[in-house]
Order: sequence, then structure tokens, then C-alpha cells
Amino acid sequence: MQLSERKIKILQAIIRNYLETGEPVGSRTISKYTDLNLSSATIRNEMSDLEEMGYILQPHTSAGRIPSDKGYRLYVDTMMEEKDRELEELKEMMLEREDKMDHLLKQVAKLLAANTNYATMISAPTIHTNKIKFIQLSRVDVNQLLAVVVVEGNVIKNNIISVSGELDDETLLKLNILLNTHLNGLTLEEINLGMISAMKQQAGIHSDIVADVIDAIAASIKAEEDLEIYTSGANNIFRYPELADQQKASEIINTFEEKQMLTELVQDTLSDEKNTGIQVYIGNETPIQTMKDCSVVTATYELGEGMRGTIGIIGPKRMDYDKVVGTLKTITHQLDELYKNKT
Amino acid sequence: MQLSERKIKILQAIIRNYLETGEPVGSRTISKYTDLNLSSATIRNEMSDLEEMGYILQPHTSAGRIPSDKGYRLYVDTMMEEKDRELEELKEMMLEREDKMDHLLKQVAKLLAANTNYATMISAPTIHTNKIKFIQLSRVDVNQLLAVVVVEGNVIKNNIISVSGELDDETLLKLNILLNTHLNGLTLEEINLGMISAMKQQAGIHSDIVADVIDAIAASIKAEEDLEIYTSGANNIFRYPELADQQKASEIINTFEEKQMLTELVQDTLSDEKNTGIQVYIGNETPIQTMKDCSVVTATYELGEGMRGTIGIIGPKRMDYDKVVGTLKTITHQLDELYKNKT
DNA sequence: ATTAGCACTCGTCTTTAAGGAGTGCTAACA
DNA sequence: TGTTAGCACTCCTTAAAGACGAGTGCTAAT
Repeated sequence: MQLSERKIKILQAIIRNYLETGEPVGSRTISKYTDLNLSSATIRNEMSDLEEMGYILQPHTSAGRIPSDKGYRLYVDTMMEEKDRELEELKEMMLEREDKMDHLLKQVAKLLAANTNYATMISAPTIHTNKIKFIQLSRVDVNQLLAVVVVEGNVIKNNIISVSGELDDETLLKLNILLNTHLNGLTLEEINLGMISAMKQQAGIHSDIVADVIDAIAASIKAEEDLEIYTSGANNIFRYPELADQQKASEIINTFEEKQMLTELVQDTLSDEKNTGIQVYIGNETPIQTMKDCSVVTATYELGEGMRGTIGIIGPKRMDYDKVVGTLKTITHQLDELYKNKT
Repeated sequence: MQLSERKIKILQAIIRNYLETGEPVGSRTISKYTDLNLSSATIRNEMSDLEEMGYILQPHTSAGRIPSDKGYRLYVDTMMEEKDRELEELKEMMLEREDKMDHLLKQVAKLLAANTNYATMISAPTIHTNKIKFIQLSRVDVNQLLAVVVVEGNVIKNNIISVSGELDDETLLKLNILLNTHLNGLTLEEINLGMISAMKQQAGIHSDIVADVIDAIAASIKAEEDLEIYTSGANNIFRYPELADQQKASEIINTFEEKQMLTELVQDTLSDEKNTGIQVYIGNETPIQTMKDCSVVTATYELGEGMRGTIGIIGPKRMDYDKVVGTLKTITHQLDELYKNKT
């Protein structure tokens, strides 16, 4: 069966209505709601067709229809009208020039949650492809060195390294020069074994320290390990009765608290880069099993080259996709702007 | 009316039973439960007295009794038998010598939540009274300086400072020496205005940089600002029907997610140091309004001198106080040990 | 092709009744 | 005087029954 123009209009009306109310939509509602001027009986026939085609379903006989996952999918793919939404607060916030990345991200998550009434998450940008800008070893104690690594984008990583032998200031200076001349401007991937052994050779008896330092750098830069994820508004799910029962709420809250599982979402989003950077997962499409009764909309944001993070909005399947997608587009754009102004 | 020996025994039996089951306790249950060998009628009379005295209450006529806050308080103060509980996993975990403080704390929170089935929080130790061990300014870009401050206990703080004028290496070195000679070994409180102006004078035309640096140090050390709090097991509250309804659950979850409000709990706990370091807040006694239906047990742990943090366990009023207090005592002790072995 | 009409379904809400746990009180007992 | 058995009473919980109504599917008329 074909999806006639009229069927599309009716489906759209059903979904729009359901998004608002969360209640099954009856034929009479649509008959009044749309400008099609059709009687409820006609709508009923069309609805029957739409159900057969799998776009809508009935919770039980004698109830109205609700969209199926397939219906939502069609809606998101073809019928959505993005509502652009400027977040004024965000602008103001960014004007304050938040130097601390983590603060900024927490704020963004919070703001998004407050504006959308859904649960939100944001992953700190991974610095995978980013270049080392500055390395410094300092002695903080007799046998402890502090290794500071700054990568492009002014992300700072620290590590305390314990060393056995003593080091005089001169040697330390030499090591610093050695490390900086060899590693500055490189990304983590570009540091290879040959380079490391060359450095070790030059370091002579202190080669073990070089090894330690490089390990430390690798460990601290390593993306998977400390993929920081900030969340907000998890309790928003209680606004939606279809998610608010104990079983489901508990699972979702747990996912948000553990954060571990959210990394899968980030990975999945970052790996797929066909479209505009916005992805919509409806129900079972989500990579996180515990969210199979939700819809998840994710966006990739980019701060300069190679620094990419993910923003995710998690809500009921009947979320306001138009608003969410619009908001996400705006916000990723604004984050982009922020970075440009900062550098 | 006096609390006779027998009344105490009965009250204890009621509370113990209610802690287990969460259901109002009837007279017949107690009559069988205890070794007092009294008929249910006698128990009823005693219960009536206990209710009049405010230790227990009836949800409605013809229901059993449940402990009142006053009853719980008496239990905690005089009748509790701490169950010592070693956390084997914790020992193992600590053996791995987690260098990263935040990882360790997250792990502890998680472990506690898993072991107790309550929600847990742990605040990172505040470094309030701690001494500055090492300061270093480095140039990372034309007009950007990186200020690294290490305080005792190897807690590292970074700040990027933007400077207008250019600085040559020599000046930077001088500034570093200036800062270190003046500030090393001092706590934040000990840095006073006189000292600052003296340093500014010595810095000459770069006095503004000194000011910036000190601001940065103050900002990064400041305790209230970045009182990191890690939480775990918030979804455990769903295990307890009396907390699991939407209204309450949502509030509690929110408190846990925002974390902001939890700082009050930390402040309160740290400020009061009469007892063993364990505090029990029952119902309305808690400083956090949203937790008035819960009980909160907090403990102060200490890592070396002056580095103190708070561990909190949040559960229903009928929590297993014996177990929780015992566990907290053990864990603070173990953390103490950890620190000793580390240094 | 559209629509009015109507019987039918089925979830929701309300009412009613039965069941039962637990109490308070009274009177008897040691 | 303290303890206990007995009993009426309360009130929550659960189940069953019925009323209600929203919404459907089908049929026949337009």
C-alpha cells in the first residue's frame, strides 16, 4: 500500500498530538484537529490502513492510536520541522569566558536539561587527535616528579611520577628540553616506538624516566580511560509517566549515575559521521539497552580540530524532536563559536 | 513515665523487627519474637505506654507500631550493636595503589553502595589547611601562562592565566623563584595582604602578573568552589517502598545529581567534631530538606593532617544502623591506613 | 469515496462487600 | 497488682461487580 498525501497528513497529526498529550489519539480528535475536513469515520479507515502498514498501533481495542517506532522514524526522517531555539543563557554564560572546561560542560548540561525537560549528557571533548603543546617535568619532592602536559585547546593533564634515583636540576632541564623538542606538536598517535627509543638513547642513564614519562603521558591522554561525562536532569524522566515506573526509572537513573554505559553512546555517535552530526535513536535503535523505552538524540560538537565531544538528550519516545534537534543544532553551533572567539 | 528494662527490650524488638521488614509490628509478633515470655495483651499495654512516650507510633488504628524519629534516636544512641564489616574488596583495591584520588573515591563510593544497598556519597578531601609545596609558572603560548600549584598530599591544581605583555624566559624564572620562596610551605590562610604587596613590589613592572597568579592560586585552592563530591547507588532508594514513590524519589535523585546540596551535609559534618567522627541524622535532623524522609549517616575521614573529607550513606529511616556505622568505621580506618602506607 | 449510525469492546473509575490484622478494653486469674 | 484471655471494634487491603465512556469496526445510505 502506498502512503498517500492524506495518510501522511493524518499520521503527522496523530504523532504531533501524541507528542503533546501522551495519550492515545482517537479519530474524532484528528477529524477536528486537521484542516482536511474529513469525518471521523474516514479517519478511522485511514487509521486502520496506517496501522496495517505499521506506523501506528493500538494499546488495546477501543483505544486510540499511538505512533510505533516505525512511525516515529518516519516522522523524524521526513516530517520534522526543526524549531531553532537560541539559548540566551548560554550566550551569556559563554561571555563569561569559562576557562574551566568541566564547569562549562556541566553548565551546558544543566541548561539543556532545564530548557528541554529531558535528561541530558555531555561528554568532554576527546583530545585524541590533538597536538601536544607543552610538556614540563618538575621536581616536587625528593623522589617525585610532576609531569604536566598541555595539549592544544589548553587541556591540562598532570601526573606524579615516582623515581628511584636522584636527579639534579641540570638533568631535569635536559630532560625537559629533550621531551619538548621531540614531542611538541605531535599527536598521541604520532609517537612511535622508534621515537621513544631514540629519546631513551639520548637520555642515557635516565632512559627509565623517559619511559615513565611517556607512559604517564599516554595514560593521561588516553581517551577511553577518562572519558568524562557530565549529566543533568536525570530526574526529568519522572515527568513522563511512561518512564516513571520504578523498574524503568531505576534502570535509567542507574545508567546515568554509572555513566560507564553512556560511553557506548558517545562511541557510537562519534563513529558515525554521515549526517549533520545529529542522530536520533528511537526505542530499540539505541546502543544502550536500558534505554530501549526512550528516544535518544545525540549531536557531535567540535572545538577546533580533532576535539570532538557528544551531547545527548534522553527522553520518552514522544519527545519533542523538532525542539530537541533544533536546540542541539544551535548549541553545537554556539560551542563552535565559543572556541573561535577564545583562540 | 520511666523507661523500664522491659520497655526497652520491647522497643528494641519492635525496632529490630521493623528494620528488617519495613512493616508495622504487631503485639503478637513481639510476644513470640522476644524471650520475655509475655502475652500479646501485656505487650499491647506496654506498647500503648511507649506510644504515649513518643517512641513509637501507629500509622492508623488497627495497625501495628513503627518507630518514631525519637525511637530511632534512642536506638542509635543506646541500643545499637555495631557490626564490624571488613570490606575485602577495598583492601584489594587499595593495594593497587590508586594514584588518582578521584578514581579511588569513586570506587569507594561504588563499593559502599554495593555493600550496603543504600545511596552513598563521598567528598574529596578539602585541602584547606594544607601547605603549598610547589608553584610553577610556564609559558604555553605567546600570552598564556600555565600556573601549576602542588599542595601537600600531591593534590595538583592548574590554571591558565592570560597576560597582556610579553615575558622573556629570564623574567619568568625570576617570578617562579619569587613565588616559591615566598609561598612555599604556607597555607592559603597564611597568605596575607602584606606578603602580597611585598611580592608585588619585588616583581616591579610585572606586579599585575603576581596578582593574577595569586588570584589563580586562591581560586583553585578555594575549598567551597570545587568541593568534589562523588555519589553512587542513588537508585538503591527504589529498594525501599517508603522512598520509592515518584515525588520523593525524584527529589532525592535530584539532590544526588546536583550535588550542590550535598555540600551542606559535608559542611555540617566537618564542623561538628565531638564524637568518633560518625554522625547519624534521622529524618528531620538532616541539614538537607529533601532528605527529611531518610536517615543519613556520615563519617569524617582523614588523610594525613588537615585533609579531611566526608563519607555519607543515605537510606530509609529503617536503615541497618548497626551495619552502616560499623562499615563506616572500618572504611575510614582503612582509608587512614592507606594514606600511611602511601607516604 | 465519504459519512452517519450503531453495536460492541475494553480500560477506568466507583461502589460494595468480604477478609483480616491488630488494637483497646473488660473481666478473670495468680 | 501485674498478667492474660476474650471480644468487640477499627480500618486497611483486596476482590468483585457495575456504571461509564471513549473509541473502534462495520454496514448502509448519500
